Amino acid sequence: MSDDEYDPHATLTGDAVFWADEAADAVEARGGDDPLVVKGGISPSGVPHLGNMNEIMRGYYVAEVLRERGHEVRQLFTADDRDPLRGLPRKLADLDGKIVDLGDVNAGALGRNLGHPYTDIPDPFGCCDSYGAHFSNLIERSADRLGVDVETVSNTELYESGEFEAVTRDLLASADEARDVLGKYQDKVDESYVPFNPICENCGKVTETVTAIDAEAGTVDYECTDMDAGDQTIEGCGHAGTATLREGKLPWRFEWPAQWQVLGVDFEPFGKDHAEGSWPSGSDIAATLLGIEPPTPMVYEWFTLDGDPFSSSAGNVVLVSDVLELVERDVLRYFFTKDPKRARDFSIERIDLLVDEFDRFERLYYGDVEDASEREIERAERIYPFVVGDVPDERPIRLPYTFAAVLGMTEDPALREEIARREGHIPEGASEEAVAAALERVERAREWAERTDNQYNYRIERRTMPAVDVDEETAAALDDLAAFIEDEEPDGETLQGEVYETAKRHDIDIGDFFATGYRLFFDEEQGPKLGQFLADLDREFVVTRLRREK
RNA sequence: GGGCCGGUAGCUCAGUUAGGCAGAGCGUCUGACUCUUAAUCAGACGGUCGGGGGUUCAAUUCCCUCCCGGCCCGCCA
Repeated sequence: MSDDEYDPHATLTGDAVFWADEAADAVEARGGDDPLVVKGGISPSGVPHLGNMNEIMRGYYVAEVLRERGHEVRQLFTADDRDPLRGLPRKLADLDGKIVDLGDVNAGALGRNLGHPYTDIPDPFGCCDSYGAHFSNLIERSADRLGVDVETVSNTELYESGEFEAVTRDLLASADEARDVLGKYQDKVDESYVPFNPICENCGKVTETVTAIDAEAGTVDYECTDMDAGDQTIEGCGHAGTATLREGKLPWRFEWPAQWQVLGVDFEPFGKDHAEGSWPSGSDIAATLLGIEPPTPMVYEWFTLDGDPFSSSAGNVVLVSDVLELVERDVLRYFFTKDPKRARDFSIERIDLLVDEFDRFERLYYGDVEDASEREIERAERIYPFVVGDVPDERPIRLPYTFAAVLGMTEDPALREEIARREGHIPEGASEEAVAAALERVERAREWAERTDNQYNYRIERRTMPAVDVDEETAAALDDLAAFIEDEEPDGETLQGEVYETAKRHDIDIGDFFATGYRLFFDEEQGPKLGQFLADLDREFVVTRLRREK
């Protein structure tokens, strides 16, 4: 069922070059008071992957546009940390973002905590107050690394501090009405449905069976029964008890609108999974039951990771911290400025394409792209300042990403810089800081080459000579080449030519000769343009290696 | 089964608001650079804009219909 009044797809109209402008228009049209509240929410159930960051980044750009328009804006992020652990994730991550297998932590301890709120489960890494706190912490760190300042709100704290108490009491007092409203969206809601899940005082699990409500006293009676969790059942302990409204949680469909009310939310982006389920019921509950205007909604499509769905539980994840080892922060921020309505693949394998796209986007902003269309210039001029925050007066030096990967084949920083300069990627008058900043990309591209083990993953074999079989003629050719280098001290171009000449002179197949060269220096069949590269290395090493001495 | 969103070049994506010659980058191919070897430069190839129908002088764009993919219509977020 779709409610036209609150159609979450209608926020983005496609009129503007930047979708965040359209979302901001809708927020202003809704007419909330400053400070405007922009919210997202993530369950700290496990590794916070890049897709989860939509909850923060989509809201961030809208918040920034609203700030640009003179509004005071708070950006919140609710850690839905009173939710019960429903299954064991296959992968976890420590606070530095290092992924570990479930087996590397105390899996048994976790298993015994199925059904318990995240904030009641001990941190398997022992570094935070709870499982929930651990992963909330990781989410905050991810936001921080992206340069986004968000206030974290813990759901558990909202319950324990009593901030949720009034709305919970209201909902329980009008439980019949609540049932009716939700029943319009969920067939399974029957007469026994109660919009509150107490935590069992005996076993600590979130339970579903409420036997009596005393709204005035602010208590419910419950029985700890079994709970379905996907394909498995979490067993209840059978305990019958009484809980206060601070000792439990609202079901998600009510909890979400309750957050809007308690926190005064004006804008909230959410994944497409919510668009047809939680949102219609939530906006109805907010308007009908709570008597509040729901926030301006915005639906975003999901990302995939190298073609497959992100999955915390299955371990198909990449964290912000991982990505930032491969690309600059602003490249990743750029990724989140793309149209939320379109599903996107985030490809680690081809992250060079994203970087190229960003570099071009940046050049467009600085007016350095010939034959650019007006549309793309307009987009870059509008969006680029939001991506980088503070726009530098001069365009940063960017080494083409794959070129940076080639530079990563040598570890010598001076040599990297020299090659980059010779190839014209570093302008004459560039400051030392600007050059150093540009060369940082080499480390990232190197990391990419190694991680994906792609065509740039070559490294000069300096220490030990790779085993190479050379026939007599090839040996003579290599010796000639060594002598040529010793005598002539050629530049790269000359040396490249001489490689060809030498091969011809000795009647060796040129392809084979190059392959021998790559084998000697890289222990690979292929590599970068050999002459250029060897000319840049220290001569003594090259000559010695060509003579197969070590 | 019903609903929502999406489908544009091999890949990643602009463009559709308001109908007016189908776009970029990357890849591929060819060529240049004394040189078949991944960094540079030039050029080319590349499309039924998911299919079909309709409206129109004109449709990727508007309408209808069908196909494909994801999601929702249980729980949970």
